[in-house]
Parts: sequence; C-alpha cells; structure tokens
Amino acid sequence: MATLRDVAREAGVSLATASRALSDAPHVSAANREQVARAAAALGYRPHPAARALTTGSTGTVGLVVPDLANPFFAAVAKGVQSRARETGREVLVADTDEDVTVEPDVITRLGDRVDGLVLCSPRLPADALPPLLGAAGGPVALVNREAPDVPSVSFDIADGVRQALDHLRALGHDVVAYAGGPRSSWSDGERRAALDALSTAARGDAVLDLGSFRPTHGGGVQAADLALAAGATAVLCFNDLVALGVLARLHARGVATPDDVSVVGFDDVAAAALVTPALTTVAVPLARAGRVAVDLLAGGSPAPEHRRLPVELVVRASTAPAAPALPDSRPSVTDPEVAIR
Amino acid sequence: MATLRDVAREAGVSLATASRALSDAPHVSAANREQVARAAAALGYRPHPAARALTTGSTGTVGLVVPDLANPFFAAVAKGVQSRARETGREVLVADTDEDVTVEPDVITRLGDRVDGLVLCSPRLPADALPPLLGAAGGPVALVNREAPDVPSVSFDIADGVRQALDHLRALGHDVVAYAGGPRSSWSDGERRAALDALSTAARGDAVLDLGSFRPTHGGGVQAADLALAAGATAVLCFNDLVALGVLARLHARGVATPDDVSVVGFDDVAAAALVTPALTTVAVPLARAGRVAVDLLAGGSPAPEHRRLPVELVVRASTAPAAPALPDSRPSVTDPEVAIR
DNA sequence: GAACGCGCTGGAACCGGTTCCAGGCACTCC
DNA sequence: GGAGTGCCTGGAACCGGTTCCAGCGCGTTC
Repeated sequence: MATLRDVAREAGVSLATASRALSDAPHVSAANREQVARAAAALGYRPHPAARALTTGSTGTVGLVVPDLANPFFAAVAKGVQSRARETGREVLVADTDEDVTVEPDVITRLGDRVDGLVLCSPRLPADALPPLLGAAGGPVALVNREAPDVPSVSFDIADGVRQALDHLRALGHDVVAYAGGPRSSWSDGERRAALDALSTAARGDAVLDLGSFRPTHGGGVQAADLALAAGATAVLCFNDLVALGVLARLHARGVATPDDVSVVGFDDVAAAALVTPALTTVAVPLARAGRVAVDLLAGGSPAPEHRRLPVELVVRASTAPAAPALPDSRPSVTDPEVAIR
Repeated sequence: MATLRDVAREAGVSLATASRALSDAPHVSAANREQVARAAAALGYRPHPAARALTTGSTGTVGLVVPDLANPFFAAVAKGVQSRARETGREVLVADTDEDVTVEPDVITRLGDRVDGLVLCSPRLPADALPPLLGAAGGPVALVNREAPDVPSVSFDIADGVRQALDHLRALGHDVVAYAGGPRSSWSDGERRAALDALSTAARGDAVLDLGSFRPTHGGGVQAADLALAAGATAVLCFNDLVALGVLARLHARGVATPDDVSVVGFDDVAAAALVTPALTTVAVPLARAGRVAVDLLAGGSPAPEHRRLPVELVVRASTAPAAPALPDSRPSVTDPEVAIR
C-alpha cells in the first residue's frame, strides 16, 4: 500500500507539500499540485483512514443505533442515514440492540469512540434513561423519532397525523374511535395519546376509546383487534402499521369485514401497508428523510440544539369506509367497565 | 479524554508497561498490572481506536454491503452480521447500494480501507463483475448467498429447497409446477433453475413451467400471477417470498382462491410470510445464521477458501393444498406457444 | 564469589498522516 | 540598492497507541 511518503518521493516534494496538495490546502504551487496529483494517481495512493483520524480527531464515520434492523420502520430510517452519510462522504457504523434497552449504554459507548456523531433511534428508551447515554456517546448526538431538551432531534408532527386520521374517520361517520396504543415508555405513543386527548375533549360528543398498550408488532395488533371487537368499535387507530396489520389479519380471521364492518388506520406507512389486502389507510411518515436530516443535524454543531419536526400525511387507501348505521347497543358506553373513555 | 500516557503516569509506570498491562501481555508484574488497571479505571481510560488501528493494522470493524437494507432478506442477514460481530468485539460498517450495482466498486473501495474484512451480499451482481471487486476490497471478503471460486462464501442448499418444495407440491397432486423466476444475473436464480431442470428431467411426466424472469419484488409477483393464470397453472413456485406475496395478492384481486384453485410456494421465509393470509408455504432459509457465519469466515484466514452451504427447510403453511381434479384443457400443453416447458 | 540466565522495565522507534514554524526566494516599493 | 512583503517550501513535532531492544536486578549454579 502506497503511503503519502511514497507519493511525496515520487513527486519530488516534501511530505508536507504532498499533504497540502492532496487536501487542496493553500500555499502549494500549481506545478507541485499537479505533480503530486499525478504521483498519487500513478501509485494508486489512498489515504489511511486511521492515520488521518488520529491527527484530525475526526473519523469520517457516523454511528446509528436502532432497536431492530429487521423492523421496516428502522430499516427505512437506516436507509436514509446511509444515503445521506454517503453523499457527504461519511460511512455509517450501525448497531442493532435487538430491542434490549439494557445493552444501549454499552453499545453507545463502543460506537461513540469511533464516530464523529451518533444517530440514536431508541423509541422504547424511557426519558430518564436518556441523559446518561448522551454522556456515554462522548460526541454529538441526534435523536430520531423522539424529543428531549438540549439534544438535537428529528421527529414527526404526530399531533397533526392523529388529527388527520381522526378527521378522516369522523368524516366517515365514526364518532367513537378506538386507539390501539404502543408501549408506555415510548415517546411517540405519548405524543399520540396527548393529541388524542386534546382532540377528544375539544370535540362535541366525539370520543376516543383507549384499548390499552400493546407490543408494537403484528402480535400486538392481534390482541388489540380482540379488544376492539369486544368493545364494539367500528374504527381502530393503531400505534403503527405493524399493529394495524395484526388488527387486519385478526379481523379477517374472525370473519369481520374490513373496511365494511370495521375501519382500520395505521401509522408510519411502511412498505407493506400498500401491499396488504385491503391496502392500509395510514399516516405516512417520512422515515428516510428523518434519517437524512439526522445526519445533517450531527454536522451542524448546535449551540442551540435544533428540533426538526417533519410533516406527515394521511394516505387513504382501502381499509377505511363509512360507518355502518350503528345499532344503539353495539356502541360502547361510558359506563362500560372494560374500557376507559377519554 | 484520558490517554495511555495519563494512565501510565497515574500508575507510576512507563508507557510500555501500561500498554502491556492493559493488553494482558506477558512481562508485567502482578503488582504493576493491578496498579495500571486501577489507574485506568480511575481515569475512565478508553483506548483510542484510531491510534490502535494505526499501529496494529487492524480496525476491529467488519464491513457489510447489501443492495437494500429495507428488503427483509438483507435486513435479516444484516442482523446476523451485526450480532456476531458484536459478540466477537467488532463493529459493523454498513453500506446500502440501493440496488445499483454500478456503485459497488466505489462502495467496496471506500469500505475496504476501513475494515478488517468485508461481507458482500450482492445477489444481482453478474459473476464476471465479481473478481475486480474482490481486489478493490483490499482484504478478506466473504460472500453471502452466492458462490465463487477462491472466495469464502455462505450459501444455502437451494437445490434441496427446490426439491422439498417440488416434492410437497407433487405429493399434493400438482404434476405441473410453474416457476416465477428471479433476475437472470442472480446466482441464486441460476441455482433454482438448475435444480428445477435436474428434477424435471428426472421425473416421469412431471414438468416445470418457466414463467420467465421477474423483478424480485411484490410487483414482480403481480406480473407472474397473471402469466401463471394465463398458462392455467395450479401451483406456482416463486423466486422469493416477496414475489410470492405479490402472486398471492394478485390472485386474490382476480378472484382466484388460494390455495383451493392455485397453490403458492415462496422462498426465504421472510417474517411477513407467516403473517399474510393465507400464510405462505415457503422454503425457510437461515438468513441471520448466514450473516453470523460470514463474519466467522472473515476471521478464519482461509488458505483454502471455505464454502459453507446451510441447510434449508420447507415450512408448510396455508398457501398450498391438493390440486383440484384437473380439467383436461385447463392444463398447459407442451405445444402452448406462450410458455416453455422444461 | 563470579558468571549466567531470566523476568521485568522503560526509552525510543514506529504506524501514516496533519500542521506549526522557520527559512528561502522573488518581487515590489521607497 | 536595501528593506519589506508575501507565497512556497520542507523539517519537525504531534496524534495515541504498540513493540523492539537494551538494561537492570535478582536468583541460581558451579
């Protein structure tokens, strides 16, 4: 492997000049610049990343921590991080915590030492567990899909997404909407619930039915569907698309027609949402773009940490339809002991 | 940030001794070893990866190149690579080529400089494009899901998977099976076709109907379904699960019952395969394990490159059923101009 | 008691770049 | 013609580790 020393010798200049020439620094004559470029090309010179990192203190690498690479949500974010990093000449070091928040400190520490900045996508991490991790990172951190004081972040306008979904369902005549929630420790579930609270108290007679918390997976959706059916819900808004897919599957299995009997709305607009039958109405969230923005936030050294909130958009597909004229007793009542009306 | 020099001073020993103590090298007294460990802990010392890489020549990092992180197939491989790398104290640098084989040389070169070894998962790359890339990597390379001379690889026993699928379908009475193939440049499509050839010539009267090559996606499956229907096929074996999911969706949309009218078999056993309706019968392929094995192959410096072929297993779910008693003219004939009988 | 060997130790070289700093040269301006 | 200015240039220090090698102290053996 050719080193800079070889290039300098070949070009007949000193090490310092060769370095300056290759890094487009000033104080190099055009002739020497040319000579060095020629020599580097001839020798197939490629700078040694570790050597460069040692002196400059910058590795040209960003880290990405996600709970599960196989989850399409995080995969989409990872793609965004990846592509933006590549565009800006950086590589990405990725860590999958396998949904185990207890390994995060270790993962973050290990990654933090080798990167210029860390994109952290840990929706399930409790808010109070976050600050110590930021210290462990030992460098700039950008959060995806959650917000915290003093840390730059990219999140989504969840409240608006919830509003769009609710407006859509209410316009279809569903004045009671069931919510199949996500994990309690999840920041974004909190946002959804806050938005639902605000929107149901503001409305006249419209209500939101809290089905509870479910694992943010297909299996969680299966459970939620049974509860929704027991409560007689005609419309279910789900924490995310995976849950919605589970709801769809369970309704189908129990012989309940979607969207004729029950409408279902998801969140995220994961690739599969458009492919299932019936195609899922869902709140599209710019996952890849969030990944890209996160990378940019790392670069922009932030005196005042920037919080970017990306717009979302409801995409109406085939899983929602007008409510059937309701039978009075098939509607949940406020006194129903099994579910809480918000 | 504390450096080794600080640790040495704190422990009252030389730089050399401190280094030896921390790396468990011999020629350090027990007392000093203890002193150094104590000092390192007190100072929160963490070795500087770039400095270490510069002298040792090893980065403690493996690279992974995949066409698309959002594709569940590659996501599963990535998870395997990730977890095995972590277990063995290495980090993983990941690159997504966005299904563009023309960027692979660049990606591999850039990654190759910063890693100890590269896991390459590029199913769509033509065989003759491979050798130059291996040179560009500038280090050990392990291939996943394809084989090539002189390069260690992990692949799957595709022939056996095809056999299991065919046996299953034939046992159900489908003596003509349509194959919805993948991209021609794909190594694994070649394997499937070779296996199908072998198995159909060997059989008596059984045949395999080549529907052609499709993009290895849901959309490809939609196209394949139309051709399968046109050919009057009662059983379709698909290049992979994404295609199979597309076939399922299209059959459903066209009012064809699965599995009653047409049986469908996938390949890979991606997570979604178990979740769709009807649940997909498919050849399960140990994706994550392949990723893990690939990482191990990188470590074992290979004088004779090792080719590991992992076993696969048909999982029978709900998308396959006995063939309906055939109407003579609904069966494709050898003279049907639209399709080739193998 | 002297020669020998062995284990521990620290000084120094080295990995491959970047960058500070002093020096040199040509050119301009008084 | 001499001083001053500015651009290039290369020697050398430095980043933070690892490792070679010479030296030293101690215990052993004849």
